[in-house]
Amino acid sequence: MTNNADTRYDFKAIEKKWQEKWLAEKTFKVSEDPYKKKYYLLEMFPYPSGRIHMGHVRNYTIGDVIARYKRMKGFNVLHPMGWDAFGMPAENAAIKHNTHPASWTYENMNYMKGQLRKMGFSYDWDRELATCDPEYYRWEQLFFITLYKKNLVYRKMTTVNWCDQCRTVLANEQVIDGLCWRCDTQVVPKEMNGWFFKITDYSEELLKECESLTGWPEKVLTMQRNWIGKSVGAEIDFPIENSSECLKIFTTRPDTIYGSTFMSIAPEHPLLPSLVQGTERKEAVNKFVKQTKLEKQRQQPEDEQGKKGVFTGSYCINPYNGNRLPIYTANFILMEYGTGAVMAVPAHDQRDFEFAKKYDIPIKVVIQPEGKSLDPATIKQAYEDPGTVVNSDQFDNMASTEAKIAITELAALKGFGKKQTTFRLRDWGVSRQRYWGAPIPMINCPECGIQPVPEQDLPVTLPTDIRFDKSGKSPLHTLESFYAVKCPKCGADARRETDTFDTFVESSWYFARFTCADFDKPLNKDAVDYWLPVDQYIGGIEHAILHLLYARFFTKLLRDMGYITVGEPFTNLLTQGMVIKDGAKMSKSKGNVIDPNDLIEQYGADTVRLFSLFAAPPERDLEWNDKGVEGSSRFLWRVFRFVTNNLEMLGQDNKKISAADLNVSSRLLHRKMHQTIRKVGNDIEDSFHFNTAISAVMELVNTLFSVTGENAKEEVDPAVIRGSVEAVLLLLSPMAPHFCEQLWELTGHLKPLSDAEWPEFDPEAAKDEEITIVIQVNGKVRSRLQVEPGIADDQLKEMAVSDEKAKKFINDKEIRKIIIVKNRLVNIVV
RNA sequence: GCGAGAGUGGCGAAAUUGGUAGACGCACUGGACUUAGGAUCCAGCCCACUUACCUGGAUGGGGGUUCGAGUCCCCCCUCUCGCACCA
Repeated sequence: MTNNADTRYDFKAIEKKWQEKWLAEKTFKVSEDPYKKKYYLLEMFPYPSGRIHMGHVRNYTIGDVIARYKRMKGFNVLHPMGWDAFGMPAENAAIKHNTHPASWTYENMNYMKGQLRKMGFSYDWDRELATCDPEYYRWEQLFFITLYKKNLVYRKMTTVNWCDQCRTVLANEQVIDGLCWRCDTQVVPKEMNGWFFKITDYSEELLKECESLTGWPEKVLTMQRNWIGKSVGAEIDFPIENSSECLKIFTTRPDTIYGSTFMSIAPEHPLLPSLVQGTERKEAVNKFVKQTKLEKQRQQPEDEQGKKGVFTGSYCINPYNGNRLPIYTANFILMEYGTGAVMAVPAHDQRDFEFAKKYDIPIKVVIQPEGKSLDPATIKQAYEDPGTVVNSDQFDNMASTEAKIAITELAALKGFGKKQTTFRLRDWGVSRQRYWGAPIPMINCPECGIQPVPEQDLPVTLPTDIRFDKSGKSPLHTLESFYAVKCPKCGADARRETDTFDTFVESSWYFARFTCADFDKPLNKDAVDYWLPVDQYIGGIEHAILHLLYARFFTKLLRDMGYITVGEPFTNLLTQGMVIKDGAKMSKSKGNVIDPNDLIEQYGADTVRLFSLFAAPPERDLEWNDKGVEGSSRFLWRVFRFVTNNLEMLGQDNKKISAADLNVSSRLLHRKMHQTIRKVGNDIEDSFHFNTAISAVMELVNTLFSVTGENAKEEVDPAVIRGSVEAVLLLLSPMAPHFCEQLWELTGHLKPLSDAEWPEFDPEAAKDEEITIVIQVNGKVRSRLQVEPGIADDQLKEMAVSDEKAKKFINDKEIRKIIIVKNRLVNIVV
């Protein structure tokens, strides 16, 4: 093999050349075109942490292939990129390196943008946005105020996870085994005022519309459904003995209400102090409450904790049968769910069963399973399934499913209860005591209370003249020029809200903002209606709940504020797997990190793209393999050499190919080409399985080499070779765009590949001339036949039974049956 | 514990959805060309008995349905992810 300059695949020069051309010509810039079918492709935008990692490379490569493929298929493709630019790491870096979060963030964005360009991703960079830009977050502030006026945003005091070292609230995800994820400080609960989005107003819709998200992975939908957690049941009032108060309980099992033998309430239940007031139980209960609180803080594994409780000394009355039920407070009752009070039915709830056994509380069976009779004295566990109602007055002998309804109806009729639906979903707390975020546009006036910032005063810009002290406390809290304002209503001295938004607020609507070029309004209706919803969204599974749920919620808010028309943001969702190395997720601490820069330097972006697509289907984890990359590199080199060594032939004009006039080798290659076009198209279209698409192209290349190589049987028609090379370049172009553009140009094409159409296959030309039919005897493969497709069954049967190898296995046994599967096999049953 | 997904060569993975198990690639082995090769080309490559053919055996394990099972059904094992006292 020669080593002259023509055959050298100089990926550095090639990639630079095309990237500059795409940038200069704005090749991937788009605008609304009513005459073209739109396709909005979006990958989850990155946090500008410093440099891109292999996860980004994989995510964005997958997206770019789809974007480029859809363009070739004639779609008007929107493929934007931006920066999820607010967040804590910027603040930490600023403190550590004595810089400003803004300069740290913008430097990172700038560097990472260069990296993305080096990968050759086909973004419309004119639409780039950074969420830390006031031109972005000002609209979010406007939404917030609008929603405040619509009563979808409110402020309340709650318990939050607080890290004293970092001086901030932590999200639940940032608390690992009760410790802060960054500094391992014990996280403490703290009562704080915070702002909330009323996502619970949309619980029902968010749940119901999971049904319509047929383009989402079932796994993600299941997680969202569980997170929303709808339970249908009843709310029943149990009057408290010697009191005018009632204990309100929520249950999904009203059919078991006659079986309740005690009552359990959460240690934080507001009625608890009055229940123990004046009883001798007061001290014991207080002690228990205090202890439980401590244990909860430590977030001990539950099995170590066990189910515990104490009697309060008070009783309540079951409104159905007048039974007197002792009220306990127990550590497993959650104040946040339902009403914080639970009627305990030990016979039919495992937790209540364990509790009753432990504290020697009676057990009463009210549901009998089919054909059995449970004895409360001997049962070893609660019976939680449906059955027949017993010991329940007029409801006896009802099916438990019917009794549920009947018992609830009675409560409604008598006025001590009603049907009730409960959700697990909590309202979304968005206040963060941090600096590097979008300011919450609110003012607290000592006279008038909470006042939204007037719209004409927006944006509330995050001040940049700040200094961090060692404590890590947000400088906004002490920055007088920021917080000291006049009340917009009365003009009195007032205090500006110094908390900032959770960064998930920014990422909840960026996909809508990408559709709009204007900067003077939040969203341009025409543009947004043209582009939304996102046709294909791609990102990691780790956002299955948080980001994806918030984005769905925000879409509904934007719709209800009249900015957009659609109710769901993402029609199709692809959750790509992780990139792992040596069996573990890449991480600095494990020392198994691969830097994309090194790979691009060594192999070029096209090889990196190709391998990350080839090694595994997108939804699965990808095991990074240094040797495997070389295989992908080798493949590109081989194609490059073939093309550059045969430029003369490949540069000639196409003549019309007529399959009938071709010799055997030419026909073979021609057929393989059409089969490959069909397969690659199907693999991309059906499932984004680029790994099998690439292997199909490799097969075509192998065929090309074998029919044109030194041992080739006959001359292959140059037009067929040229056609095959064109097909290889077209099919590979979404995956290895620079490489293909270069060879496309070298082979005499005047228009670039970025303007080319996806090739069509000819079904006639793709048809096999000869197929292999397997002959089985009793289901075992015994022989193979080469026949024409569509051969008659009778003829095939004849050939099969007279086949020498098959005969050996038939012997003189009786043939009982012959099964023929068209174009596939013959099975002789003897 | 509950829910979801997965288990196929030395490795990453394919398998027209019930019809030739292991495409494609990596690694490995031999050969060619070479001053050299970690470049390139050719050949081999699931396991067992084999010079070879033939023939058995193989898709986590066990059963079943079927002419035929990696694929469908039942039981069990292992791994990954998610939720974790949700009344």
